Amino acid sequence: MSSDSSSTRTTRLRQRSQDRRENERKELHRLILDAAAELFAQGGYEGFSLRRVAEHIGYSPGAIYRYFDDKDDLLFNVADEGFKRFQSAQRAAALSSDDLAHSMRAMAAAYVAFGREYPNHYRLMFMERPDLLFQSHQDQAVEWLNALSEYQVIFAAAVQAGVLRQGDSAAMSDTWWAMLHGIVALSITMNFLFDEARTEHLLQTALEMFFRAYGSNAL
Amino acid sequence: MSSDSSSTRTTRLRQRSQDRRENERKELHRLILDAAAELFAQGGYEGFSLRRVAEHIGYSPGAIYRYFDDKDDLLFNVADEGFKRFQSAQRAAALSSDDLAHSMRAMAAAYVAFGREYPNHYRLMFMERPDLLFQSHQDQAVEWLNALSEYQVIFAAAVQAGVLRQGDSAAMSDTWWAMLHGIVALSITMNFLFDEARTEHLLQTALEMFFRAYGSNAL
Amino acid sequence: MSSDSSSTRTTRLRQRSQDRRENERKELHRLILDAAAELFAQGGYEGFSLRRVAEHIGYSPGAIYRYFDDKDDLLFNVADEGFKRFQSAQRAAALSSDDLAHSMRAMAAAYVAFGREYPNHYRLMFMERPDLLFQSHQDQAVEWLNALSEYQVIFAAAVQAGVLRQGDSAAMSDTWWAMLHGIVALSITMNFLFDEARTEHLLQTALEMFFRAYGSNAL
Amino acid sequence: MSSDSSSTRTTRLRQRSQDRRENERKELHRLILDAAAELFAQGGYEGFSLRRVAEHIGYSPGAIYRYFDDKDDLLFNVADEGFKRFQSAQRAAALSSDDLAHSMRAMAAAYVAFGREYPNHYRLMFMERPDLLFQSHQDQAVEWLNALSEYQVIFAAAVQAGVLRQGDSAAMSDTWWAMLHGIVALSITMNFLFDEARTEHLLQTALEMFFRAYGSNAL
DNA sequence: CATGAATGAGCATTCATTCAT
DNA sequence: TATGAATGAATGCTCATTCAT
Repeated sequence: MSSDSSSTRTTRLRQRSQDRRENERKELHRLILDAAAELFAQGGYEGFSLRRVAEHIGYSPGAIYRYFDDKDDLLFNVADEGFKRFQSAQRAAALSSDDLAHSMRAMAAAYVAFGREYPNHYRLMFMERPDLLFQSHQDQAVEWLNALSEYQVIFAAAVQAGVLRQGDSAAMSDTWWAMLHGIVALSITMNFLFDEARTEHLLQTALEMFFRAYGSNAL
Repeated sequence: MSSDSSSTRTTRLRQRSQDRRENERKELHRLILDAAAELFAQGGYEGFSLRRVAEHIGYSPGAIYRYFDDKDDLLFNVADEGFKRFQSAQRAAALSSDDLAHSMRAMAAAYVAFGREYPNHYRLMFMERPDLLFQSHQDQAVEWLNALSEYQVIFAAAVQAGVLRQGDSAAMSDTWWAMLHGIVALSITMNFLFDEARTEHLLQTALEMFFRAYGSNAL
Repeated sequence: MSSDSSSTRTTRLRQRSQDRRENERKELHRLILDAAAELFAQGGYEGFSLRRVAEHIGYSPGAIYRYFDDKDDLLFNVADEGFKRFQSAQRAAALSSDDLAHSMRAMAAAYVAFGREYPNHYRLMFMERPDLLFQSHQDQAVEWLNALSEYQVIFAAAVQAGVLRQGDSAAMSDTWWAMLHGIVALSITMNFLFDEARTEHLLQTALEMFFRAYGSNAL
Repeated sequence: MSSDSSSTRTTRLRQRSQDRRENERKELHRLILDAAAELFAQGGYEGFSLRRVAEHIGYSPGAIYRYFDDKDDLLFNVADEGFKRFQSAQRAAALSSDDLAHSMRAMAAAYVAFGREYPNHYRLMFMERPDLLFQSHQDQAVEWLNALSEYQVIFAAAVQAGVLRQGDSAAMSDTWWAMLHGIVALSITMNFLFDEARTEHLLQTALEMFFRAYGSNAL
């Protein structure tokens, strides 16, 4: 019994120790990822360096290599994380209402909100050279494309459901994306012009334009 | 007379020499600017270096410093030149017709055409960190802003002229810009998705949307 | 008795555990040594790193330090093992015949064969910086020298036995070594010139030269 | 006249200035080359680094790149310089006498002398990985091979001239090289065994062996 | 006994910039 | 005016080594 309990104690200890390590590991992973995103946001592609990331979190440059293969891998993971958050926010918005028109407005709002909340991720995902990231992680990057093509499904459904007018739903989808991307991109790079209010107003105007032109009740 | 003529001769010589120098000066200035633009176009922010520019035109790196303060100054001038071309193209399009509706379509076409023709200038001007450029050349940069605000004048005129519906012309102007910027930006960074045809189709759809929603004949 | 048997049991257990450990210890020692030799063989001095050795055998880099002091120690042991194989091959050849002339030819063949079969061991032992290895392991290295001096014994014996002409047997021994070393060294570093056939032909010619000059039946 | 003389003075000054620069340039070139050879001699392939070379001559690492493309280029040039000296020494020895037998002995002496005088160059040329150097400068390296094949011509001539016995002159040439290379290589890497006297004695013995076996007056 | 984490030094290379000439 | 030389800092990356666990 005593040996059993002792063994249990040891086991527990080991378990806890392992847990702590695991936590530490995750924490550093997070730390790096966050620092990378922040640094990228501040300095763009240029001005982003592993050494700066390391310095920022108080570790040696080499430490990063325990968590990421190389510079590209780190950047891809920042982008990928952004993409996952983005996608989940879009999905949530899509499911937020039974009324497709409402859902679409929610998706637009979520799109812009994401861009404003995670400008660095957004920049990396959609504004800097996504092709570079694609090259280093083609397989995972294909998932992005698949996710993006979901839009077209939604638009086709919206047409079918009579929420949008008959027409080239693929083109509508592209327009929708271009419009939202334009809003977010301007609000990020021209933030000295587009503060939150102006951005919000712009979004509303754009949505109004879209539905006025393509809504089913458009004459 | 002889002294006069002699002095004249000397003066002429001096003048000519000065002229030649001035020409050479302008020529090298141009040479550098062109080489810089080309190099930036080829390699983007990365891959752009003063040394490469110098090597490209067959001068020593130091020579560049006779004409530009530093790397940022050179880049700003590249962007600035891009901006001037952009502006002049927009003006030409604006004046291309008496019919304001036609003019606006021409401006949209010119906007996208510029973006596709000079993607790296466009990137430098509107997508990379324009704030950085602004910081180093605030005065000149303000001109850009003034130029951009011309849009609002045009939109106000279009409303006045009955080409566009009554409404918030400033918001329309923003929407217009966001729409066009979105199209160009996607076509640049997502060029593996948006080839020329898809971009063109997107532009037409977007214009159709805009005028359907805001055109004066919209119901 | 019971206590005795119990103690015996414990002792046995302890012994077995120790044995197992000892075995494992030896196994890992072997594993490391083999991996190191292989890695060195593949990549030479460059491309050899403890990390790679560790990775190759599925252990952590730190584990190597249980068995070897440091990188140099490991390399010395690789070389040392090579030397032992080399020496044993030479001995076997020396004893392969009662006829000393035959034995000497067998030794030469074995010498070259070793060099061609383990070029990187040979390189480490005789071509790279043996002085460095000597410095770190002087005592063991002295054994090498002793082993090498056996040659002189053999040559003295050969002279005595009338297989070689009277003369400076020490110099003959040096010449013999230089000749063989030259053949192996060229065949290793100039392998693009000396393929197996050319090397073999070279060896035969060299032996012919040696025995023609120094064989007892030489006139 | 005064202007003429002045212009001359200026010209002279410029010329001298240019000369000085040219000299400085050459001097640094030399400095780097020498330091590289020395460093390579001390530390072998491993332990050779541009930074160490730079530090050794009191310049910044980058300075080297003004004179050599990269690390490989520098090493190749060290080897190439060695090769040229080697070749010229061999040629001089070859032409040192009308008696081919004398010439050959002179060549052997020059071979060993070169190896002992420039052990670092010799090591780089013939003992380290010449294949690596070949890869980076194939064209120039082919010259080496051509030069080396001159040996076979000489041996054929020696047979023809009756200095060497009839026989496989190509094999004799290989043997000759292997013998000399063995002597030099041992004397370099085993210098704690082969001091100058022993090396010299070895050379004489080896030559005696060679000519006893292959000399035309051999019975 | 072996691991995993981390360090600190080192490397080749590139670059913006300065400066004497 | 433009060059050529040189610097010093930076970058991505690899490695031998240490050490708590």
